[in-house]
Amino acid sequence: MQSTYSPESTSAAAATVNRHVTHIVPVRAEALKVACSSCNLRELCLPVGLAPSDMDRLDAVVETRRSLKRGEALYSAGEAFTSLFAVRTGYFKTRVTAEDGRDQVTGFQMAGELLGFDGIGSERHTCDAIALEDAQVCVIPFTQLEALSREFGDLQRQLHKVMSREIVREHGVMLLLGSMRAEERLAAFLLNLTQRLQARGFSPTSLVLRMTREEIGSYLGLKLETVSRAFSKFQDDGVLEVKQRQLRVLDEGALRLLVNGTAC
Amino acid sequence: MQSTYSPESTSAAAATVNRHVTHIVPVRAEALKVACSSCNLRELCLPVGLAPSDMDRLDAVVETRRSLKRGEALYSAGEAFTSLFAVRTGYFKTRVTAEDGRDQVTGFQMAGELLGFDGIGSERHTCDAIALEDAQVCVIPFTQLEALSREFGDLQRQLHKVMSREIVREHGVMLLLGSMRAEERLAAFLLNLTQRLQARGFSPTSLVLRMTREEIGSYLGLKLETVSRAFSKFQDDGVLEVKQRQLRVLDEGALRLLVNGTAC
DNA sequence: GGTGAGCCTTGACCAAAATCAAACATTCTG
DNA sequence: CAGAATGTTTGATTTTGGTCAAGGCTCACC
Repeated sequence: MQSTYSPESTSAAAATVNRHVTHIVPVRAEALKVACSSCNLRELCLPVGLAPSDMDRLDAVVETRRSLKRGEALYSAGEAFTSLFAVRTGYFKTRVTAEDGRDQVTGFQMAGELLGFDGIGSERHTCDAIALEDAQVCVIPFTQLEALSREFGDLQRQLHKVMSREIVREHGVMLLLGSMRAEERLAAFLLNLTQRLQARGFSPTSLVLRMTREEIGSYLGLKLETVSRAFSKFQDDGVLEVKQRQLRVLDEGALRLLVNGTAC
Repeated sequence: MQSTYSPESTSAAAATVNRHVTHIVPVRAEALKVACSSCNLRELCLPVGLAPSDMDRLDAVVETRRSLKRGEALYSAGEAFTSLFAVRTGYFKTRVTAEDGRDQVTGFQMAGELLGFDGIGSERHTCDAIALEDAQVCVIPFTQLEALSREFGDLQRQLHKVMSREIVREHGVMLLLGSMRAEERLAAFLLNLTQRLQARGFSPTSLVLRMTREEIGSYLGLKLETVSRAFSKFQDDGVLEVKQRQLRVLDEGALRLLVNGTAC
């Protein structure tokens, strides 16, 4: 089950313990033993392509973890920026808020993905990162990461690649928001989600959504009712089986056709 | 006049010569003398905050310029990524294209702004950058820039800041596309444009658009007719004076109110 | 100075999604 | 375990912006 995914162990028991701990222990930086070199997210996270010696030095920089409960903010707009974060377990959403209060979900992050790049430019965070379920992140002090990446070209390049991919991802969201219709947006969202889950070893056809219809709607530039209707439509058409947040993809081809279909 | 803006001189004559040259000389890398340290865009561009010694080394890396004619591509999706580009004169648009051909303008770039970050992640460009008018860019070979930024922490930090700000800018576009109505989007676009022009020493109330209604529409997720109607509405309401691409902002407050208004 | 291509505006009509509303399901919490 | 709070579905209606169409303006190029 994806909710019990754990970087050091895929056993459900270990993850369950983690979740219980986060319910009892108040949120704080935890000086637990963490090692990028032994983390099974290393092929998805910052250490991609690093030589073993670089990896050990990175381990020394990434020395703390932080646990969060569902709904808690990892950081909020306006806070001083000090660190990037790598998701170990749980899911996050990032959200920007305009002065008049309207907000926009800018992304959903899962294990191995990095958070916090928004804060580098102004040395303050410009969006909120909220845990969608109990979660744990690695804390990566940015000044130290920069120092290390001045020593190791591989790490420097990997950091630049991750930031570049974030820019490219956002281009994709702009395309989605600017030129797709409701069902196409939802199809694109679902395909992206299943693809990322698959990269983490989960079934690409059976998934549990971690976010509400409203959050999906905010991300896709739609109202929650429209998202709900699109889900119902997909179910009626035999493309999806929808039981609340439990989804089963019955016809991936149909989703793909909607997104890069020949039509229009 | 903004169309004659030149980094080394604000005289219209010098810029006019440049424009003529680009009409005659076929597009190619030009080994002209360029110096970040003497460029009057240095406060807007990559050299922000650099010590003089760093600046000299950056000068050595940024040794070529490239001239483009209106409509020409600086780079296209699929091309190998080798360099970033800094706009010296002229305007660009960047554009992503989906497999099914629909496309989305992801940004408009003016003097001092950097282009090409989309290519770092996959070592190939993922979007097209097109000159909206005759233009000139500085070529910044990325491997050399990385090497230099391993030596100079200030340059490294500046590069990270520029990339971070690009991410934050895109968050803003996502907010716009996801939650604003047509007139609000256009108002936000115009305010952003006037603000950037003002930062370059131009009047914030009188401007010439470099892009068509269709390009504005693509950027804002609207059809060109909707953009045209919104311009007409602004003119009727006394907010804007519109003569084709020549605009005069009569009531900036009204634009501001639309974007972060108390309404909704 | 005439001509044509590209760009822009406007109107009429239509489709998609938002809004409003009501009922239902699920999950937390005391 | 009851009740509240939160989240979801569905229907009716309205609004917004898209689509289609026609005509006008501007500027580059003969």
